[in-house]
Amino acid sequence: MTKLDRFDLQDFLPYLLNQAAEDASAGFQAFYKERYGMLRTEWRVLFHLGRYGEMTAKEICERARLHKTKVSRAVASLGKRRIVSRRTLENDRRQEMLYLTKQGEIMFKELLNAAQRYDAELATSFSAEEGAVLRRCLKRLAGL
Amino acid sequence: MTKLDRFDLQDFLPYLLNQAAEDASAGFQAFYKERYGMLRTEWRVLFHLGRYGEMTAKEICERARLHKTKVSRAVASLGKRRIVSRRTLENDRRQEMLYLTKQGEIMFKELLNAAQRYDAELATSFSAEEGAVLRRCLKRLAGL
DNA sequence: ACTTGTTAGTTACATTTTCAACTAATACCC
DNA sequence: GGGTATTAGTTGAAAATGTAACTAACAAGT
Repeated sequence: MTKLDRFDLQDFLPYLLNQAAEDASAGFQAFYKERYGMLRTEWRVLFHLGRYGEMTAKEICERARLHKTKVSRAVASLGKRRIVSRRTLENDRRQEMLYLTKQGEIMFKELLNAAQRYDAELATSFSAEEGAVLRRCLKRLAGL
Repeated sequence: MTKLDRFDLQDFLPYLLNQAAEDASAGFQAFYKERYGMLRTEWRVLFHLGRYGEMTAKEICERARLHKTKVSRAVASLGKRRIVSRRTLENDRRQEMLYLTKQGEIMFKELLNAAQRYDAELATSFSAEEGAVLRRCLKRLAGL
């Protein structure tokens, strides 16, 4: 069975992608976890509100491709810590507009800077052309 | 703050990698989950034993970069289902050599074929050159 | 107005993951 | 040989995730 010889686990794209994602995320994840006691979903919610402005939980779900229960719990946790606030929409009282508090804004800016530094550091692993191809392929795979 | 405008979440490599990894894994994951009731760690253990031959849990941990508790539980589950068997080493009775049963071999071969087909399908998303760059970059990021 | 259906978001429960403590076997070293 | 430290692997409790059922508000058709 010659096929078998050719197929290494490191050539299997899902595996390779997961390993790379884990490795690439690990450093930054450790940073916001130990420094801000923040979870990954929480960081994503924070980033969305900080970067794109106030929006509802539903919008975050769609943009970040997160399940609504994950977002719900992240928002609850961020709310408890006064990082995120909410206000019920008057025209549709099912929806709540979410936004960052002052404290949330500060935290966001710090984390944004850290993220940019981290990303720049990662980018040193490959040339500009490689980086461009990489991002292009990843976006295609992620359906972005 | 012009920096802020430049930094989109989809340009943040850890985020992009995670999205791509999730998307790329989803289809295959669904397959082995619903068809074989298999978890991701279990599939990895199965693959390692099937592709690289018998080895100890420790070796699987190192090669697959999995925590020992995850491997321990995956092996326990695969053992219960007679997919994996084990034999204590005589020269060091702490270690156990793990290997696939007949049934495990069959399952591995089926899954291997499915994985190869799946990988080939994913590869149609980009050109040969792109694919080569992608894999090269991912390996570097994953420290492989 | 009233039934039926849909949507935003929460909650409860089962599964999975993580972390720390544990057991059993070996190694080191005096 | 006997104490201490490591190592392979397991187990238990806590945290996180996934899934499904739920509540509350709105929409649409009659």
